[in-house]
Amino acid sequence: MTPLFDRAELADDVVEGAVRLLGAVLEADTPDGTVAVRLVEVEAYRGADDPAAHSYRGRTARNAVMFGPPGHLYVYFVYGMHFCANISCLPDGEPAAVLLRAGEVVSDLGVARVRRPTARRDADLAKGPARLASLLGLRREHNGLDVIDPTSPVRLRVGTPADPATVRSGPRVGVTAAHTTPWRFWIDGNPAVSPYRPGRGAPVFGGRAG
DNA sequence: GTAGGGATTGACT
DNA sequence: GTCAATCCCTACT
Repeated sequence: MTPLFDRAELADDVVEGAVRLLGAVLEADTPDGTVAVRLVEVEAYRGADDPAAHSYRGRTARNAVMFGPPGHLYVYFVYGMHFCANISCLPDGEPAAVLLRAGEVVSDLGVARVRRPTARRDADLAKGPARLASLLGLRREHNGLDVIDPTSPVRLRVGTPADPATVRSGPRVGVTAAHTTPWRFWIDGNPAVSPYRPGRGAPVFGGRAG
């Protein structure tokens, strides 16, 4: 069990924060038991200068967490059926967040398999942002939770930070705007990294991940 | 009030 | 490779 993640590591820069989150462990208490995943793929989204960010058009009820203090969960609902989870970055008042795109299950594998019975391989359990959120049971009611708090039902731990030599970057997945900004980061070769898919209208670029 | 589309996934050809 | 599922948010009338 590693210590809680240092909130200051998320406060100075969202791109740096995204890279620092690679290898960190997100641990959630679910109705089936506690599940922990080590983050292997993330994407950075920032403020008003990033057309792909939800915060681009200003603060709304949905994206308010992005404008708050670092280290809080921003959970949103997409495509009428899926949830995606972010961790807020930058100080209170500066909008930014890191989308948690994929992770590898650290514990408990049995619980994880119960929660995602359709996953064919263990590497698929949290391979993709909606799968990760589903595995950890992250839903609307978790929006705004402080994950740097030992009493929180969802906690962020130091885990096993990624070796910087194995970190790769490329364009973000599925975004319609700013598809050339290389703010997706992943651990090279990790089997839980999700496949790259260009966003609508985006040119094919970067090839496959991993 | 209402239309258009989305930081996706799983099933199917 | 293609496509449907399905609801909330945002923008615009």
